Amino acid sequence: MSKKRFTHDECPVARSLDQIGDWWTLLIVREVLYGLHQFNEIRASLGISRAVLSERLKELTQTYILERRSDTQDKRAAQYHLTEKGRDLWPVIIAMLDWSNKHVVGETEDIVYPLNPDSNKPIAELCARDIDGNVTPLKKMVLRKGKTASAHLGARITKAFPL
Amino acid sequence: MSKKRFTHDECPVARSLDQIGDWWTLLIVREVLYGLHQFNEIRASLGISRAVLSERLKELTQTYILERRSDTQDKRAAQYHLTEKGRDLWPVIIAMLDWSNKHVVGETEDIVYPLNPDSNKPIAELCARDIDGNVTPLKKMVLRKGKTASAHLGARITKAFPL
DNA sequence: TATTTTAAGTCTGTTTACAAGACTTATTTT
DNA sequence: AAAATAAGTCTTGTAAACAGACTTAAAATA
Repeated sequence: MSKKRFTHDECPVARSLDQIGDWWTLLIVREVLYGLHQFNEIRASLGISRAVLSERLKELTQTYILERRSDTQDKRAAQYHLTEKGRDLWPVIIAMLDWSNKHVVGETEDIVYPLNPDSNKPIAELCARDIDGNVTPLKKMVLRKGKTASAHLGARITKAFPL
Repeated sequence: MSKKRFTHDECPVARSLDQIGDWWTLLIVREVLYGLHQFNEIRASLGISRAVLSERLKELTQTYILERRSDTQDKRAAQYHLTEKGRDLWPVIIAMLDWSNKHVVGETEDIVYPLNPDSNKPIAELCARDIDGNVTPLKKMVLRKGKTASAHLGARITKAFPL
């Protein structure tokens, strides 16, 4: 039996794990976000095996998170770049980083943390701006069920989650 | 060779993947967040194998994301509950959900989406409130290196990331 | 020009992880 | 007393991950 996949699951979290939930996948995206674009750069930075990196890059390309461009100067080389979908993973990475700094990384360690570039201040709390401009902590968000297209218009709400 | 782990990696994203990056792990946390607390409930809901669920629950308990309580009524049963660390994964799940609804789930599908419970409006954009109260989109956040403890005080900034 | 080096993979053999289902033990229900 | 149930463990087959050798085309070097 093969590994279970969630491609057709109703839950969007499961669906996203289907595309970014594999071991190494999100770290590869992070490396590209950090500015590494070549196979061997990413490989050396992560210490991942060639076969697995090759496979993950294929998957990430197929799901339109990365884009493979042949280098125009060096015809051997390839350049992996993020699509808009890939760049939109930045908030996910920031959310994980924030959680990690609060609960995983030790208090006295030297680490990496997100910073508001305008104010030069670190994050106090993750939140969401709703379509009316109200800002609410992410921790308070609840889930609803409805049509995607109309979700962003606030219509067709049918059922509340978790309760 | 065994699977590579990132327990002592410098990067907090890698460190968090070490605790929540395994296949099934985040979905188990989601199920508990949704209100399922018993082994067989979670198992039936996810369709995960007994052996893997058992192992994941052990790991999640060891990393203090879940807490295992023996049921006081039924002595056979166990109750898995989230710790504060576990509940703090809610923003991570919301961030993935938001990305998934924008880029993975089809436009006309019936899906689950986050809602501001006060205004009853869906999310327009994920952002962060910094320690001075400024609100900035997560997409604009940059990374810095420094001591964790002082990170939240905005001190000891040593190096910028990605550039 | 001939040789070596490099980029980006593929291939191979071994170890580990996952899936399905049988089996176990203690407790609860019938 | 017997059957069912909760929460696992154990077993077996398949799929995936690992390190490292090998491949191919292009680039750099002698």
